[in-house]
Amino acid sequence: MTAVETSPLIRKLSAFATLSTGETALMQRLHRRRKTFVSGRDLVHQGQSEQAAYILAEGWVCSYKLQADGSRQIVDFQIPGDFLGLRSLMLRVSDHSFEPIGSIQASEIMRDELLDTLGRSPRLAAAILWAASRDEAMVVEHLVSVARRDADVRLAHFLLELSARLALVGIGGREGYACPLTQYHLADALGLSAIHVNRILRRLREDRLVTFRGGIVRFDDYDRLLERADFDPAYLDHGGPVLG
Amino acid sequence: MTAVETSPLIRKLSAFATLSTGETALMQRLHRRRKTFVSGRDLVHQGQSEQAAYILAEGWVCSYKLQADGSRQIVDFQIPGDFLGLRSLMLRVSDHSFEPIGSIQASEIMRDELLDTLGRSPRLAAAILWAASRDEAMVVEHLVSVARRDADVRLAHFLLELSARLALVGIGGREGYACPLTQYHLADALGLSAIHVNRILRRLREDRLVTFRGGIVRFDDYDRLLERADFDPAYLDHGGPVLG
DNA sequence: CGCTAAATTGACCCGTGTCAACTGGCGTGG
DNA sequence: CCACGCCAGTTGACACGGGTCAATTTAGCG
Repeated sequence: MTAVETSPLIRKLSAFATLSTGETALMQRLHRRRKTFVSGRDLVHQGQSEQAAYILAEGWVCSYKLQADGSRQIVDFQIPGDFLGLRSLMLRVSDHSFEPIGSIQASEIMRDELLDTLGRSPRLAAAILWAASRDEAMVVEHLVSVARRDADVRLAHFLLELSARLALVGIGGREGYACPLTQYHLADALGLSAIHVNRILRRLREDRLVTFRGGIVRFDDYDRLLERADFDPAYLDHGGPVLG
Repeated sequence: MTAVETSPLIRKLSAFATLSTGETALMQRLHRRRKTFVSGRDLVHQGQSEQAAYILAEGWVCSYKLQADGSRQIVDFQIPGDFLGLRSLMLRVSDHSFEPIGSIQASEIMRDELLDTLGRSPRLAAAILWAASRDEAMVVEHLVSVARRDADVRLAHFLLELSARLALVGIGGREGYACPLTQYHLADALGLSAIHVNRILRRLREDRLVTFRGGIVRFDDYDRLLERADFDPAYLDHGGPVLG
């Protein structure tokens, strides 16, 4: 097994299409220019006009939008294998910001490199667009959560979604996973106050469903949590390769 | 001016890139297979595995997700020139449904046609991906609205966003526009109850900001509404052609 | 060992949901 | 041509989920 085959992105795309050596090589070209970033300094900030995106290789990132009143809405978290800023690549200005959570590593991609890659292999294009579509489906699901689900369901749903995403790139499973997020992160992502997140985490813990403490999410009763969470993973489209 | 040049989609894409005759011809090929649909019967329903998307030529559509408890969340409305189901094209199953509002006309596109078109012209690929990115940016903005904005700001923002989108394809302007939506549509889109939508519409009307009645949105004081709405249209990226 | 950020807890308040009732317009069938 | 029904819209009374403020504890770390 080569280093490329174990890259989280390749691993993720394999859930959609089995890639040929030529296609993996094309993907590998996108992994040049790997850089390190640390928390506190955004990779891209809202309003910036830049034509670069990133592939996250290691660590977690959050993408967020700042409001005029100073509050922020976290749109999604990115984990290894995820694209950062793929969407803004086509827009004149980035409509949101990216902040590393801890220290991370990511490879820069320019707009023309991406368009070039899409043109060279329809299968690879399909795989990359699949990943982008899945990301959008997650944003839609977050919209549903924030608009229609109570805080406890919302939080449970969120923890399960992360679990499924992490499992796809080989991190964590049904027991739980390491999670570097603070309760403030959860609050900003779920449209709640940090105080309420705390209350709800306590309730879920007391109900013996999940325990999130000290950077570890531990599932106390996965099946009952699934029920509580109104979690149907269909939107994540983790069905195994469609394109052979 | 040919019929193709006046198609809403071409008109919209022109806000991003000036298209050559060859490129307009490629776009035109996507407009074959025009069909008519009527309200009450979904174009695509959640869970359906199908590999078709549509370009909306006439009328309005809403895309929504149904919950287990029967409530629905409207993710966005589509107006002439918009794609329907571009995202689900790459996923195994559609993660949401499309319902015509009144009678509409739309052209069907298959997955391979789209990938083929993307491969033939990088500029056209860029333009189509731009449109898809803008759609996603709108979903993100809806997320922000639902999570962080009070009902009145949210509603005002929504009406202004629609106004900007309609103006781009030549429908309506700063005075107002024809809008076929019911208060139930607004409620399902904004994460509010229909009753509260009614209350807020009244307030906005009494404050002489907007009047929405009898299928007409009329801006009573556009500038003051902008202020109230926390509306920064940057995310819509309507800046005029980038690619000359 | 103090310093600081994160986590916790309690008291109170407000925006929005829910329930219930009423109005008005419009199409259909007797 | 009127009566009926239906659906969108409208309004008021009341309940409750979650926000806010304030205070305290815990945990990491130089």
